Amino acid sequence: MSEHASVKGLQRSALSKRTGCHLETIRYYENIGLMPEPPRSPKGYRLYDETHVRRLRFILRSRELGFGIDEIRGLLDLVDRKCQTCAEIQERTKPHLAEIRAKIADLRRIERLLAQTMAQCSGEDVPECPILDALAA
Amino acid sequence: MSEHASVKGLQRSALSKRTGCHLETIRYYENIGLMPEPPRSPKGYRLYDETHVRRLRFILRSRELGFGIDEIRGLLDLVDRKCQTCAEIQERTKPHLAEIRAKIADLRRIERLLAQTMAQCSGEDVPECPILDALAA
DNA sequence: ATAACGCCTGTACCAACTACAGGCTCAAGA
DNA sequence: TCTTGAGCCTGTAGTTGGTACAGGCGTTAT
Repeated sequence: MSEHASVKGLQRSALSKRTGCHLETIRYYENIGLMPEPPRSPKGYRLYDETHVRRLRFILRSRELGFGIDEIRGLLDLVDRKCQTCAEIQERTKPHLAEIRAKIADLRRIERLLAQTMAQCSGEDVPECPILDALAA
Repeated sequence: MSEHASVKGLQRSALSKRTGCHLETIRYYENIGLMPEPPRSPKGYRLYDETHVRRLRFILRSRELGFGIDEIRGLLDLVDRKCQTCAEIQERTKPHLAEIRAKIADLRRIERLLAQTMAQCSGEDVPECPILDALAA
């Protein structure tokens, strides 16, 4: 039994597997202060526990929902201070939702334009393409 | 009349104003080879003409429609070689449109999730927020 | 014993720009 | 004429959100 294994805790690859987060990303989140520096084994290996798993899941889920790193930092701040209220959280989520809706609207506009242009394109071996014409216009 | 002004052509800021493209972005497009190196005045000032205006507009429009730099490079290649066909262009546009549709679907999923969660949120000064619960889950 | 991992660190790289520092050139006013 | 301010030049660093690698230990299995 090695000195190292006797110290209980998840190593980086274990945390990675538990959360589906890329190995290097975990270190990155530590560097930028989203994840706390975990305790280390005598030889310097990171040792995580369930609190780290929960926090990382929170971060990953927030990222998936499109929150930026700084927005997540803000949410975690509220969680850490334990004095957050529904109202505060909602205040941070509302503009974010608006942003997402704006992005959707933008992409739909682009989609329409592109689909329309493609519909005019014969798809044949002729050298005049309405897609290029639309881009040049 | 200065030696410089006697050489006709648009300078960088003029091209920027004509196209709405950020000054530095023009230089960037030259560096990465999307825009050709323009002729220079005796003192080294860039001098653009209408062909540059058209090419830059093409690039900007393509970017707006969500094409990546490399995709645009490909489109411009076709244009430059002058042997493009409708079929070729369509071939490049189709996967791009699919990508945009995938992004829209993704964002809509996120929007639904976020909107649903927010609907459950009382917005009051209570310390339990369903948004945070959803993020932590 | 030694190979083959896993973990450590720092650093470089990706897209697609944007911003800045430090140095010329140019047009116009006092 | 001198000067002031704008505009242009170059190269380089910073942005966001990571990913990948190099070089060096530690651990584990054969």
